[in-house]
Amino acid sequence: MTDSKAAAAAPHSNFIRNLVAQDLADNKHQGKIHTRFPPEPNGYLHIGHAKSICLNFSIAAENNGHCNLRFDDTNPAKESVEFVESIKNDIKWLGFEWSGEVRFSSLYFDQLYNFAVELIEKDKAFVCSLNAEQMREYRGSLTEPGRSSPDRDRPIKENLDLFARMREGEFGDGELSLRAKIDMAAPNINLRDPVLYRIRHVHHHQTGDKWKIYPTYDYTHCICDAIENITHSLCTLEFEDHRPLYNWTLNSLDSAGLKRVSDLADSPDTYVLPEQTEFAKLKLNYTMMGKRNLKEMVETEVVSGWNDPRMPTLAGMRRRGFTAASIRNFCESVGVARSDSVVDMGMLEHTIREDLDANASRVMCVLKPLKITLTNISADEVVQLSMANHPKYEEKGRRNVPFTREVYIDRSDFEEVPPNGFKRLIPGGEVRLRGCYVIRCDEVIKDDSGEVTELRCSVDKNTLGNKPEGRKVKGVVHWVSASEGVEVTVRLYDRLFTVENPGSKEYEDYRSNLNPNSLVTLENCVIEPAALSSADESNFQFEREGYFCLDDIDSSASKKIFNRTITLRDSWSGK
RNA sequence: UGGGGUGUCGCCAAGUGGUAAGGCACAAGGUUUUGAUCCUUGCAUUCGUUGGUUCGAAUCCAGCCACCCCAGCCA
Repeated sequence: MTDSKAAAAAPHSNFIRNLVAQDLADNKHQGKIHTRFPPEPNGYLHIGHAKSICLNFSIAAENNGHCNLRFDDTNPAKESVEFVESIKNDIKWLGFEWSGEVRFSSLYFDQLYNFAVELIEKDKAFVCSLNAEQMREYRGSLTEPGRSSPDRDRPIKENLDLFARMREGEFGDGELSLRAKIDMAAPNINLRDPVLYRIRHVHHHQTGDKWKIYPTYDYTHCICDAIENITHSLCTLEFEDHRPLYNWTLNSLDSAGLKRVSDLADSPDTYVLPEQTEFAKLKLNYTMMGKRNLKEMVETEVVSGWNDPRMPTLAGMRRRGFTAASIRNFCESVGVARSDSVVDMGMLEHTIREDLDANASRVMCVLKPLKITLTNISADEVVQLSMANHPKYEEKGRRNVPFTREVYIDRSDFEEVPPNGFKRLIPGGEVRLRGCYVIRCDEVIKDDSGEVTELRCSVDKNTLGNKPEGRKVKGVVHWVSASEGVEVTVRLYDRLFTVENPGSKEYEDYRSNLNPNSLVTLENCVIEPAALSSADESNFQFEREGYFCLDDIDSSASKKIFNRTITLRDSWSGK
């Protein structure tokens, strides 16, 4: 899929893989496996969707099957082409290719309508005049059975007539609905004569103004699955209670009729109905994943947009520097099961570090510059030092790093009064400039307020590529030439929330859990010139700091902006 | 208190009657011109709980407990 050096996570055993293997062994679908990813285009895709995408596409790919992309667009009021486009883009970016053309539930509105007529003719559906509030009353409660609609016994002929007129737009929104005739006393509330069609005089992003009535999810999804010959309809746990309705709908229809409008229309194969299987959706701590939450954060400008690098959206994560491979690996490593679980953010962080450690070129960038003057280097000297782009992979090549009399190191790499175990520069002490010489700090220069403004150091000229004689220098520090380095802006991103479950009802407002330091912008960072010339690379490791990527949305020709994807693991600062 | 689910290490998760995989996290060592990477080692006599069946149970049975989902003309 990519030439990523990080090994792709090996497929793990899970109950869906087992189920599919069993179905294959039983020859249930003549050896065919066909899945689908069915997003509603009412928001951007997030890491939770990625789990479902990876599952559906992988299951298909592993079994020489197919996976469709089908937009479940039955509620036009909430949907838009912007979302359709972003979703297609994100799936492609993740590295998956859907089977054939993009599908839409709305593509099948005519068939869906005809099947509804069939249900009416079979006395399995009726037109109901109860309004929303009345319907709620009639539905009963969790512990009490519901009551039948007064219209439940409306003659078939009249239902047919009314339904046709609903389609023509004769009635206003909510005036009438088409309902399945199942069982108002069913303990499963989804079976208490659920609504199949509602009247909505709204413009649809795919069908325009053709329809005044729109089918509901439960009625639509199963039939679309059947039409597309989906064998395994995978969805999340909350749809478990809907499975009986899924099956009721398909079993209520004439299967020959279903086959006639399906992709198997001309095939002699036995027609097999799709089956729904549920799995637990992905939850991640320190984040909020609900579409409503994400939308609200965008609208109230808690973040800069759907693609804010702190968002768990694929667009946000991509901008943050996450690679598609790392997200795929993450989804594989969290597994697929039926128990509600919350995955630790640390796992996600591990998978991106794993990928970037193997694949990102190393570069030096000083975040908080402290000037060093190397007193025994002449002022006009510029030495190009050749440094490996990766400590382990020679094939990643080398680059030139200019070395001059004045360089910057990070302020945190010098301490006048070092804590125990400090391995960096101290007055009179030595440290190795990474890929360069060992230097000694001879003099500390401060301003009037006592702040250190410059260090005057001397280099040991025998230490370029050599260990110093007669002593050990433990510390290695990154640096950038003051005259050759380029000023850039660096955005330090951190978790958006400070608590594991920011959306928990134990907090009255999730905003109180926002991490005030989730974005820290550093304006005067200095990066080595080579980092800006490798145009084809977007992910870097800034040595000793972390992984960063160029923000190509906000960067300008004169000022480049880098986003921190994730820090390096740090076993020192915690001590 | 109706219906549907789930409970295996701090977090994911395999396991489907033969005596507890793996990953993350954590801890301790080693290597290292990134306090990174890498390597080594450690980390559940026990599978929500109580009983039962069995030569043998995380796996089968029964009860109990905890948690999640469902009363949109959302998906």
